[in-house]
Amino acid sequence: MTPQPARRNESSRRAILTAALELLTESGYPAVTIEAIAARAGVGKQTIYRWWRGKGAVILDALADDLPDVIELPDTGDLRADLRAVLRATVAEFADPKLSATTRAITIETLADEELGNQVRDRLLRPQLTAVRTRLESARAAGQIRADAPLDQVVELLFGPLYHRWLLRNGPLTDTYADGIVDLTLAAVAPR
Amino acid sequence: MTPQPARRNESSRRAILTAALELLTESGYPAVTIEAIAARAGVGKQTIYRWWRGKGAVILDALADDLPDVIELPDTGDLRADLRAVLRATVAEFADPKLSATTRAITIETLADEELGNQVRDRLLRPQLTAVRTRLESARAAGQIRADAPLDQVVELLFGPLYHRWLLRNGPLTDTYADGIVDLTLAAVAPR
Amino acid sequence: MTPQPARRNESSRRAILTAALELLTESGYPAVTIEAIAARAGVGKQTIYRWWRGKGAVILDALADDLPDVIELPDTGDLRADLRAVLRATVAEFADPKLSATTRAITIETLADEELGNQVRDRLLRPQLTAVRTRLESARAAGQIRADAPLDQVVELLFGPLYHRWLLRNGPLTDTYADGIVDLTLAAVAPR
Amino acid sequence: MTPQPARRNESSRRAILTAALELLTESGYPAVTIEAIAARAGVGKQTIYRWWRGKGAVILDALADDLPDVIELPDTGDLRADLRAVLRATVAEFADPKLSATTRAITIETLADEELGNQVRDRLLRPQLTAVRTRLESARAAGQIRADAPLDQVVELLFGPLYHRWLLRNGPLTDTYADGIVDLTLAAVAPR
DNA sequence: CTCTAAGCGAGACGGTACGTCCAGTCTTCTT
DNA sequence: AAGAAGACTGGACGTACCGTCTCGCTTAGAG
Repeated sequence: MTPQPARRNESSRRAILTAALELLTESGYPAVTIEAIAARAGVGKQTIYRWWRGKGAVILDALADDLPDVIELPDTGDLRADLRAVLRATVAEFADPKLSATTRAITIETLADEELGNQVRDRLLRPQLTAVRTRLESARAAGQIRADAPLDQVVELLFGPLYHRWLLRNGPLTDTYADGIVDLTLAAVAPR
Repeated sequence: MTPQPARRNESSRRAILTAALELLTESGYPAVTIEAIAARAGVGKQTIYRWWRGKGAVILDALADDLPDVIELPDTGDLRADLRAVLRATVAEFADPKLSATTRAITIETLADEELGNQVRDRLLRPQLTAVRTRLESARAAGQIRADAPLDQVVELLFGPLYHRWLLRNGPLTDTYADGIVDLTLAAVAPR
Repeated sequence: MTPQPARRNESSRRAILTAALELLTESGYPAVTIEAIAARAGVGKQTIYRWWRGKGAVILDALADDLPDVIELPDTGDLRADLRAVLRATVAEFADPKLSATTRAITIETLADEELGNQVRDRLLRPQLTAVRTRLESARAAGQIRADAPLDQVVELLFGPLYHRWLLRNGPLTDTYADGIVDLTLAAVAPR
Repeated sequence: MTPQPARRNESSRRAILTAALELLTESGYPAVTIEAIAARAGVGKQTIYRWWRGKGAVILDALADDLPDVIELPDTGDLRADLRAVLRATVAEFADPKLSATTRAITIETLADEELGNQVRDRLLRPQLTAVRTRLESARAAGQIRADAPLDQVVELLFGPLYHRWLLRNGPLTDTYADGIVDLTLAAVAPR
């Protein structure tokens, strides 16, 4: 009944994930159908349905597959520089058409499927957010930010505006903008 | 060829918008199809395609239809209290299942259709953001915030975290959280 | 809900029936799938399912479509000659690869679907059987066969062996064979 | 490459044949799939494909398995009575839902696969037909039927109408009908 | 009396067709 | 002319089986 992972064909799995990403970046979200993935991967549709709940899950796996397990943020001692680096990298991701397309796709799927949304959050985003939080903790320990700063909220203060601007196309997403957000955030948590 | 708005049947228009919203809140996003809208509204499909580009546009119109043209923010003189009121209202929207469902739906459509995204931003969200910006300007004039604060970014500092948390289901969306964001933001732009 | 025949597209209907027969004779029974019919006819699958219960019904209609409404048997006065002509024609049908293929196909469908079987019997075969019965009645009136001959059984005595031999591939189906069956049958009902 | 019959697992063979028949009588022809047979028999699909060409061959074997090797017709000296007994038995088979279901199934397979058809004819039907022919020969020797009667055709004159009526659902299949066919046939071959 | 090659249960695999659902277009008849 | 109704082509959906293929396990007979 339930498939046995031991028997799973690894090359089919890779082909499916690759096909999904290629379709997404080459032809756009509407072209990403289970049928198209199966055809491009040279795989039966059933093989997809056997291992994934739907195309959202496939895309998630495709993204998660080439992601490092642990994200380590640089800690140069210069908090402002480190955060700028992180946010500029995020801005770059949003600016890259391919990465932006995948993000858009996974966000659509996320919105339509709560369970998938939770997995996306936990497997794709949480590591990044946690890494930033860790960096903030070390800064707090170094007295560079207020001792009572609510670090989770601070993390969202950093990323929230970027996502907001990306989601709403509410202005250009540039390094300057990223720097500005870092500056505002650091001002918000500067030691008294 | 191009339809003549003068001949448009107002009651059909209303029925379509109502049907779209009802389907959305009663049966969820996947149930909102052009066919279902037409059937529930007692309308031919062509009547929908004649006046809208697709279901995204219908949903947008449905939402825009019961929105005030101009949003006026309270200006009690107490900036913190005014902003808290705004953000708490936003949190309440996200918490309400019906409103959240429509927001989710329009966001999906937005992500899949850039042109629609721009209209959503301009017609649904910009007024709100502009109103907050206006309030911030009056606060700046009153010397309650730094003269050089980049107000657009500040607005996004306020709303970004809320959207981020909603989008990512990254924690509870409560009044306390809204208040915390307001406090952080005000700290970021406090006069030196 | 139920489709309105008045709106039916006649050219699609014809294209579907033609495609079904062509596929059958060109590529054989296993090639006759709803998908193949739709593709060859340049028609959506739904259009087939809207008007027919399945491929059996399509094939039946295809066959029935180019069938005369009433079958008139020659009545030369020479019963033996007339019956030989009918049975030789039937043998010829079974010998013709195309006609045999369609007969085989409709028989398969018939066996798998009782309701369809009844329609095949009533629309395709009964007219033929009735015509032969009518000819027998005139022969009886002319005193050429026994007055108490059970005509329905006599009809089956004529056709049964042919179908039997075709179904079971139990020997060659030739004019000689047809003639032999006629002779035996006439001997069975010869006036005393 | 070619399987070695010596190593064949007899209990699997029996389980497969039994499963096929049970599925046929319990759930009808469409339920008889290789997968279903394998599942019910507790057997791998490969084991079926190793020993049979397809489900038609399985059903044939299932039927042939509980059939006597040689069929001996009673020869009471009373030809009419003996033939009536045979045809009444055949009618009874067609009337029995289970037997009729298997006959229907094997007929479908037969129509779709010529090679199988030949085997069905030779292994299932020929013995029966031959037995009747033998009985007719003894009757001919006894002078009960015409010396020049074409016995093969006479056999088909007996069985053909029954099969015809069964295949076409062209009237009730009763003992009376069987008797009528016997009478007609005997009249056809009565000594002059 | 072991070893080895076969048969075996299980079930994943690449495919094909199924019958359903919607999209977006087209047609007909009504208001 | 716009609208209600709905048939049309097209295409993706998720499911069911096909026939082939591997995977370990069991088992019989050749060494």
